[in-house]
Amino acid sequence: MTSPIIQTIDVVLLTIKNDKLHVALVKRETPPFQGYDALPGGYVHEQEDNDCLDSALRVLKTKTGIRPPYLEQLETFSGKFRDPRGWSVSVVYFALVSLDVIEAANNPQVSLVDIDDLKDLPFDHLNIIKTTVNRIRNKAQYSSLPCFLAGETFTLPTLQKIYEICLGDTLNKVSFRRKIAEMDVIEEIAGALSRQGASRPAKIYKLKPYYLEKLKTLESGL
Amino acid sequence: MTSPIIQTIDVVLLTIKNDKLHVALVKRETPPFQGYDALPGGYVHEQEDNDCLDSALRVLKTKTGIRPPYLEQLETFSGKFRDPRGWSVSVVYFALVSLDVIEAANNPQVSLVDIDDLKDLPFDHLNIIKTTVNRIRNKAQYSSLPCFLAGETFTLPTLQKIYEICLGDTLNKVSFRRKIAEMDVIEEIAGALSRQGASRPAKIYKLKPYYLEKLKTLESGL
DNA sequence: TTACTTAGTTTCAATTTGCAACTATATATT
DNA sequence: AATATATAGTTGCAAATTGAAACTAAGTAA
Repeated sequence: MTSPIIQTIDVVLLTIKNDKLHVALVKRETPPFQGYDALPGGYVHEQEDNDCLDSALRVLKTKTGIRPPYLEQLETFSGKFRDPRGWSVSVVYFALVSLDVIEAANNPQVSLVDIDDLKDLPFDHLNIIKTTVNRIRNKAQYSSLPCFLAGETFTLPTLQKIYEICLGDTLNKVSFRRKIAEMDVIEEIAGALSRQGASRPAKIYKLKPYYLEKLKTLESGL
Repeated sequence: MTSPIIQTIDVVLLTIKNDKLHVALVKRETPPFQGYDALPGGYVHEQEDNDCLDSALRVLKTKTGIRPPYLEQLETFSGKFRDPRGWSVSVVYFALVSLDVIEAANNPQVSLVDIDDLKDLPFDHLNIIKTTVNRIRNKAQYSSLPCFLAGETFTLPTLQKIYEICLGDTLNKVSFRRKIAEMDVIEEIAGALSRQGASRPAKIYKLKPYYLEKLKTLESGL
């Protein structure tokens, strides 16, 4: 009999820091790659978990202390060579949260790395992260996905900036607002204003409760 | 020690027959659900397969005799309850082929079922097929995916019909042709004409070799 | 040679998008 | 108190895209 296939899950947790996408890495406490930073991941626990989504939520909670409102399956990475222990299958999920969710968890094991500054990572984690960024860039074109990177409340200029960071390009202000209005996923918080510097304050919005953990897509995009 | 997780792959092979999407099912030769029609699937073979994509190609070849030019990972379905044998993970792929590829394989174990006539299926296969159809409907809006359902050569009216079947809606002839031209994935076969009934024959096209197994996407869609 | 049917193109109106300039509203400065 | 200035948000319009209808083209059948 051959050794069984290694069945794991990994989570790509992304946030925006200093106007750039960052990924959350955790220091590995066990071999292989002990001591190295890698994606939070772990084994499926047949007893505790009803499915791999459960596993992903459990592992993310355990390793980072975070319970993300939005978690989506990315893809499954498998093969003979991606894990030195042998033939492995990793079902990968990705989550988007605002920076303050990560800071609130305040876990010293967690480090945030700019996705453009990633060095070599254990396993195929670099490839997994790049696949995730591509997926996000793609979905940012026609969905409310980037909204999950905003905090509980936000202004339209802030949200536009978040979309621009995801897309890697600037957007037209009028078109952006038309599309966000068309998506109909946010609502104004009456009376609330942002009052930043010495300029006109922006209105403050929040996600409509229904869309706090759901995606909305557009017919045409952007 | 707990029983190991069951690691399988399944393939959703779709084609168009009588102007409707059909899925290829094969009769199961072993328990569970022996004798029932289900998606072609099987175990990952650690020795033969370098990754799950290999497993999918091998299983599809073994069970249907088909080697599809286009195969894409759909999603992974997992959990305690989807397989009566226990906690299982199935990495699911989908493939699109023209009807004559299936007919050429001529395998009596394979049956083609209209996706709107599906009865209850073993495991969560009904759900898997519905997820696939949604994915295809989605990708048909902005990519060359439906082209893989056409045979080696085809006319533009035929290709439009294929897109309409995928999308479940009619398309504007002029817009469709503009978009296909913009995608730049097909080329005319000089001089070849379709000559069907008593009417003007249509020009015949084929996929550009580069796109025989690759997807092309549009910025805006349709 | 005329009718018929489907292929493919042209034209133009309707819709959508994107830029630039405008107005609005706060703080900071004089 | 008046004015400057910075960013928020809106308006108007030109450019680009899309979609419907009408047209021309090219074959077979009568």
